[in-house]
Amino acid sequence: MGRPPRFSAEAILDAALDVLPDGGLDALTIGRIAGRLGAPTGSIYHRFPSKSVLIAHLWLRTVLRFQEGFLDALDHPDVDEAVGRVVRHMLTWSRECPGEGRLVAEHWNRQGDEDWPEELAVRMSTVDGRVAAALADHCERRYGAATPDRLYAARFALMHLPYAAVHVHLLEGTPQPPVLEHITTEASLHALAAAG
Amino acid sequence: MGRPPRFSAEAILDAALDVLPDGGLDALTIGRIAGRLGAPTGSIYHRFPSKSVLIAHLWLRTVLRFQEGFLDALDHPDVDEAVGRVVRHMLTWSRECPGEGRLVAEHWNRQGDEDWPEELAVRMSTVDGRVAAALADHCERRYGAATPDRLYAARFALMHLPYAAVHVHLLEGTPQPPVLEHITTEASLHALAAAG
DNA sequence: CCCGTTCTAGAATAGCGGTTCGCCAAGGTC
DNA sequence: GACCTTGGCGAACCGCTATTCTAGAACGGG
Repeated sequence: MGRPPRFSAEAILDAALDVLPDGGLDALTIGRIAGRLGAPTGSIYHRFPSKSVLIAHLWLRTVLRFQEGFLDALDHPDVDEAVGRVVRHMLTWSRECPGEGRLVAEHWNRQGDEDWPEELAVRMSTVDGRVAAALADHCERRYGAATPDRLYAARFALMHLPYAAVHVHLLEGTPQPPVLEHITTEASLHALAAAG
Repeated sequence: MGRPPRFSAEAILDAALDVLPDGGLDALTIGRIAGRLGAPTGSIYHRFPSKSVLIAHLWLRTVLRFQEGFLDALDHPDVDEAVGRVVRHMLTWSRECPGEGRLVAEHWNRQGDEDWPEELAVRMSTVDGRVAAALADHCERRYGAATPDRLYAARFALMHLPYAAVHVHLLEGTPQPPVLEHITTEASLHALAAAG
């Protein structure tokens, strides 16, 4: 019942992603999102109560999608091979999803800056759970047991470090050189070794 | 001749740095800078023609200051020891200068986004020169000769990677754990080794 | 075919923040 | 002391963008 929607929430998020690569978060305005979609600004507010909630949803969707491939890569039985796969996933992801990459680069994770509707807040607070579990599991398999230092090293080696490898290319729009994968993998492996 | 200034350019930049840690670049407004200084907004414009030029100056000062310690650390005769020192410099710098760190984290390097007054544009375009030379020199000493891949690796291992180590702490305001230095140093060393 | 509901549509509103302007103050010089 | 120069001061201006509001359109059900 009711008039059929012309602009779904997903379509709006997609339009936001399209806008993101040129100009970044500063240039991401409701007007531009609507423009990209051929919609009036008012329609955006039928789906999202505010811009910050819109961005939060976009961030959530982005992170969850990224985590699919990440968790999959990390799941490989050989722990060292898993590292290589995680690195490769990060590199290809940032190549194929510049909009998402740009979002993560600039927005990072601003949980708690605002007060979101209940449902969103819950999803936000649970988003890191799967990854934390996977990292703990990786520590178990690699070291035999997880300690705070090892967990920290795992997070650094498997997330922050590979992310650093693509960060500059995301922000500057330059292509990744072929060596990048090898350099990054080696660095990550030895970051993990350093916490042994 | 003329009325003596109450607010020097340096003082304005310092005030901007004070504002930066809480709220980041989005919260860095002319009004807030002036407020922190106890000055009216108009006075800011006696020193800087626009906000973007102000930020450019602040960025420039920040980078040049950082480079002092960086170049000094990199200058050590033992190439591996130099890496350790570079990493340590990055870690202590970000601990002691959260405002500067936050600026770099959020502003990165947006050269070319705007058109600056001649003098600023020149300084901007030459800022990377010393570092590029130092990295090339490091490659010479480490590998015997510099190649594009090795230069890329050096920049990654000595700048992007150590920066990644502090990035999350800068944005989230969390303290660096003691392991961080060791992990980062090992990762950097092996990133360099991977380009051998 | 009337009604409630879900949406589109886009003009109007509100407020923030950069920038400008006019005026006055405080030194120096003649 | 008149005057020139450099600055402080803060109100006013202006554009931009999030957000709201009012009207009306498209659909399903009774």
